[in-house]
Amino acid sequence: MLLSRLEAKKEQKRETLLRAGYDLFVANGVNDVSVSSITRRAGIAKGTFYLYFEDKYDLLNSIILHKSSEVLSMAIDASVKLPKGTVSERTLFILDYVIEFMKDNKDMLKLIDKNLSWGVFVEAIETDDSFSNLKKFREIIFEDLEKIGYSQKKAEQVIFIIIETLGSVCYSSIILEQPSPIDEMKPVLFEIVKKILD
Amino acid sequence: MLLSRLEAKKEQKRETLLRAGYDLFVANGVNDVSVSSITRRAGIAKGTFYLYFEDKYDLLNSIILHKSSEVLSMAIDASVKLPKGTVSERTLFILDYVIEFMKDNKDMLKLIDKNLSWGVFVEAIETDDSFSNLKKFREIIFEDLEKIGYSQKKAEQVIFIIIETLGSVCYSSIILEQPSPIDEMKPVLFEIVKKILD
Amino acid sequence: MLLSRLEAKKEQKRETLLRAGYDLFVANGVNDVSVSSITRRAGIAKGTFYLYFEDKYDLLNSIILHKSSEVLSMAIDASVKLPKGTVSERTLFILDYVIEFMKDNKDMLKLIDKNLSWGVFVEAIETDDSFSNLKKFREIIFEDLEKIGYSQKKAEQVIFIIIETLGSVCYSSIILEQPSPIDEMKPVLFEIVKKILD
Amino acid sequence: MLLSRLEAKKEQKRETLLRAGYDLFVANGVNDVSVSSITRRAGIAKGTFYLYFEDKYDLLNSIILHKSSEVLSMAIDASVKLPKGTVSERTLFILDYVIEFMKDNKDMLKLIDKNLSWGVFVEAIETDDSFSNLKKFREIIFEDLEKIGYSQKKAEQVIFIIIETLGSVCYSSIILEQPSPIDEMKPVLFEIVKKILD
DNA sequence: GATGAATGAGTCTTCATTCAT
DNA sequence: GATGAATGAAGACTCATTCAT
Repeated sequence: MLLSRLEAKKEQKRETLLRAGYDLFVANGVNDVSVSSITRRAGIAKGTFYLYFEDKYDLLNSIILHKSSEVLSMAIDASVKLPKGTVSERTLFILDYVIEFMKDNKDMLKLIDKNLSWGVFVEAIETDDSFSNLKKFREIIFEDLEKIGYSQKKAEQVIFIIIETLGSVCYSSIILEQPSPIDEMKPVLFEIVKKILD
Repeated sequence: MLLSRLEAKKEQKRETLLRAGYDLFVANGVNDVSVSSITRRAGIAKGTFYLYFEDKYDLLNSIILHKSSEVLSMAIDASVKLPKGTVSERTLFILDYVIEFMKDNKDMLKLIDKNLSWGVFVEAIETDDSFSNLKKFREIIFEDLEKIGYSQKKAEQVIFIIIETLGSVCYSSIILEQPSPIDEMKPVLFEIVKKILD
Repeated sequence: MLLSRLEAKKEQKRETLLRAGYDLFVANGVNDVSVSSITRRAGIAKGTFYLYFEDKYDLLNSIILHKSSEVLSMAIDASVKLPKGTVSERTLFILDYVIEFMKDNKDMLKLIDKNLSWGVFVEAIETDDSFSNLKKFREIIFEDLEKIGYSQKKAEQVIFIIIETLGSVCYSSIILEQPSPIDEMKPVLFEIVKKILD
Repeated sequence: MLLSRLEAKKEQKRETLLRAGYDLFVANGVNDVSVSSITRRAGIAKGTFYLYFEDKYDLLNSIILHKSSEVLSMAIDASVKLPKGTVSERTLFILDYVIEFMKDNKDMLKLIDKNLSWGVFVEAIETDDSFSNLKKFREIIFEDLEKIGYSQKKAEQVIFIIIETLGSVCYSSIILEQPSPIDEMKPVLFEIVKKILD
């Protein structure tokens, strides 16, 4: 669909705000960022902010949605390029990808907090066309899980739990180093996931 | 340890603030609660607040620590009264207890959010004498896990992951009903935990 | 005078704005209505507003002028259909008409506040052709008052005072129920007016 | 009742705000005065304003109440010093006093607008002890009116109407010079009031 | 230790108005 | 003439924190 020049400009302004918001939230923490500071950084008038977002938290949610589905999406993309393997292998690959990414992006992880979630991903698939290619992945993994006897519903529930667990473990062990640093937690987590999926 | 009358009075004032804070946080959300409103509700002068807590978030942390370890502690207490069973059985009993409790206390769950964590519990054990009786539980479950071949460290890591997962699932499915209502998620979660522990 | 199609369209847009403004002023109070909300309701672009009115208060004045002279005009129209009577009778009829109307239109009364005024009416006669038929009434009542010895100027002054008093009493007793509800005030007001005119 | 030093200071601060608000409202009009400007003028911190008044309009109401009952009160005080006369004479004296005062204080009149009202006066009597001496006047005038056959209730209603009319006429003729300047309106108004009361 | 009045920085939010399309 | 995105000045209001009592 073609956007008129005006619509393109609006979309671009929205992006600018998302980017400015992300930078500031990551640098200073959500509570210490004001709408003023965001628009100042974005080089946009304060009032304009409210044409695009309801308030700071509306922007924050958009950012979290965007960033966390982006990470998952990268991981999935990478996994698709792999030679065929078992569900378990593919899943572990994705977890590993996300963990390694988060180790390098602690600030983003702090922002996403424990909001990394399969639910977010599903929502992204449904609302944002740019993730449309990933619908396919979801279908593939469902097929695989069905082969080992999961109904589609149950497949979604199990995947959901695994991703939530991934998020929790990343946050605790990477940010808080609790109960152990991530490199010690990874094998434990992997072993658990293998047990779940095999 | 006996407290002097003065110390008792101070402790009581602290409790009043914790209770007032909890009620307000639960009712209005953390961001919409001010120190003023807390002291107003507690019937205490505004300045007095700062004699007991650094700021709103200091109070909030105390509350979350207190409430979430309370829930876990109740669950564990109840499990101890059971006839002996496998680790897996005992663990599932605890998860079930927490889930049922949270179903009846959604407001508290919203506040604890995803901060239900084994880490919190460990911290509570170490700082608060009133949980001293629960140290024992920790030791018991470690013993049990060691019998099935876990080192103490790994035992702690696995328990940690299970409790984090419990917290995440409770929050998503009870509050957001995602990906399914809690009663549909419970069997799936239980099956997973059984696989992990058996 | 015939309007070109363009002029008719403009007049219609003006009417739309007047109506939207009236609805909103009445519903939310003048201070809580913005030009934005008015144009939104009118289904007209924000910038367009300024092609028709200087600002919110310009619109408000037009509305008050319009509405309050409309009420007076209806009352006078009705009085003209009466069989001939004394000035006093005719005047009381008009007051009664206005009072009964205001009882049924409290919201409008709140907006007009105490701006019901003979002066507004005179202004309307002079600026708005649609009230031209009412010029006649003014002349009739002047004639009547001249018969009982009032100069034209004094006639206008007395009528002015009576209408102002009517407005004040309506507002106080209908909206505030002060000092008494309107149905108790009406006979007192009528007695006073009779004394003035007889 | 003695006020503690603190309470005296608070009362004094309230007065300062009333005075600053009055000056600014009178000079710039209500809509063009901000809470900021009021506190700046009062030499008081912005937040302090909100310890004394809910908002700008709360302050405005206090001011109107205060000023308009002050004027009436001065007029009544002056009338009490007169040699005895008829109700009618005494009332005309009061009207005259108020009119002359308003001629010299157009700015205050603009602020009071049409809110000069017997109702305000009654409220002032009931809430503010400093007007307690004026209760007496109310009783005297009631007695006088009862002598000429008015029930107390009706007396209050008639007085109410007269004062409202006084306010309306003052505003229209002094501020707007409508329908005639005040000096031409005064005799007409007086004649009307005489008719009402005799 | 307790109080609560005072502070004033800082935030959100609205809104009239402009102007390029 | 009509539009509505953008502006940014301006205002309302909050609130953590202090400090004299």
